[in-house]
Amino acid sequence: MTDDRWVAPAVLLAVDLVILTLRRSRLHVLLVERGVEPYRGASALPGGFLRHPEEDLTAAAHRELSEEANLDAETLRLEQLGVYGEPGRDPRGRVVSVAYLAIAPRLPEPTAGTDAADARWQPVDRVLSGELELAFDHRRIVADGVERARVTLEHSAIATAFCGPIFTITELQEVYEAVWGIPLDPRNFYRKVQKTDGFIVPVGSARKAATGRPARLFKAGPRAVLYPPMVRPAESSSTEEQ
Amino acid sequence: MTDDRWVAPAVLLAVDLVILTLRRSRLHVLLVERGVEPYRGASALPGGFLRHPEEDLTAAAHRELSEEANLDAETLRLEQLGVYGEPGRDPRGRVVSVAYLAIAPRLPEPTAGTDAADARWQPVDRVLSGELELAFDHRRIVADGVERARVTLEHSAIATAFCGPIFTITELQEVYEAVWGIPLDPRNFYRKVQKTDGFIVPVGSARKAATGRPARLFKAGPRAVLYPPMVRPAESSSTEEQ
DNA sequence: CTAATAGTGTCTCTCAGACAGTATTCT
DNA sequence: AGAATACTGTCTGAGAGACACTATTAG
Repeated sequence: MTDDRWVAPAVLLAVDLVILTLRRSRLHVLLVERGVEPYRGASALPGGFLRHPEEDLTAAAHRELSEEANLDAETLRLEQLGVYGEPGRDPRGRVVSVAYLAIAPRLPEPTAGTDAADARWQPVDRVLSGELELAFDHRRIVADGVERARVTLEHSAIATAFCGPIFTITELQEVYEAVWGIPLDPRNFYRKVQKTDGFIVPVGSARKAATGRPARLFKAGPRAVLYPPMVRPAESSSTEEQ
Repeated sequence: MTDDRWVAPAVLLAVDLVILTLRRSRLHVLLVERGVEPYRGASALPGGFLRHPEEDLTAAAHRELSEEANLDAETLRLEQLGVYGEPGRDPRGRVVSVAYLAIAPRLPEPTAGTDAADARWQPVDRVLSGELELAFDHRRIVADGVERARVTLEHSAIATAFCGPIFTITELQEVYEAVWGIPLDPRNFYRKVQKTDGFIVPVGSARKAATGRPARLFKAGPRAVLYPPMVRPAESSSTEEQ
């Protein structure tokens, strides 16, 4: 930035949150029902305007998280997803929104917070397919968030954040299958995860299902970045043009 | 976003550009000398405030590109890098800046544009090492831009954008070496690039250096996303904690 | 026993990395 | 010829994917 000879126009700044979790082996996103115009009654991502002129963006994201979804903001790591600032995306005027992505362990049904009329988990499929319509350009933001989560799963140990503090390898596999949307071979997954240094560490053992051999339990290991990465199988993509 | 019961504070929105190119086999970033306070006389990324309240962010980025650096904005693909919005990053008040990344072919020395007192290419090493100090938090933005470029080089055919419209495989290799900051084996690089489907396509032949066998010439292929990706060799990383 | 899930061993194919060797130009 | 750069062939080791096989539980 170099120059402010002239009066620069001010804009309204908002934060939006894409909070993903796993429920019944399907990827879900947290949505609220808008209590005010515009799009009153429609589903939307939790979020809102900056409260004070000096509020930090990340702080605002955490604040909205606890206000709108009653989720313990401290335990969730928020990652900046992008800026959505097209003129006309908000009928109230020029609103530029910074989107954040969070990946959450299995959480209880959120009780509606102070701000939102309602907050609940919805399967991302329903949103991406357009079956469930969202306010503003929030469907696009969800799509970007899911794609980001897919890539992040490859290179970071964030998948363990989808599980509880203790989990089986099969549960971890279900995370990858749900987010990537493809089935994986349990045997190869088992080997791969085990030999990825620092990804998971064993703790004890428990019997799970009514049948079958009990699975060993693990917790997240010390490594945040995975090397080698978990590789997502090639998409059956036709030639992509640039 | 859900609620605007109260007056939301407005902020000033700026765009900053990280424009990378290759000169003499080294990665360079375009910097301008600030003509106004604050940080008058210091080096900074090209960029500036939104001009009208309804200006699109990408449009503003393109505008600044041509105004401040006299670069043909249309030919450069801009990629959103992130938002930098810490309170206090700009002494004039609350300024939130959206950073864009562009990767440019070898370009002529830019003539100073209308806005900037001066614009010139500087090696990124000098910036990242701190030898050359930048205004605001621009050093951080450059660092993020370089890291993004490194990752992007792995998965996309953007490396060809560093070269001219026609190039040799050795020239392409120099791009990877400069951006990644490591040497690569020419023989293996040759094979790898050749068999990555749709990455580059041959055209003719030319003699280059004063000595040696002439190199075949290529142009960018139809593929924008590379599969399999070009893999960057493992860093000699110690254990990273989360 | 069977059914069901957890976990192991092993084969094959591909690919990255190392590097010897060949091709084509210059002086 | 010799030097320099472009390009090819081949070996090796690591890892992904496929899948037969063993282990441990419930009923």
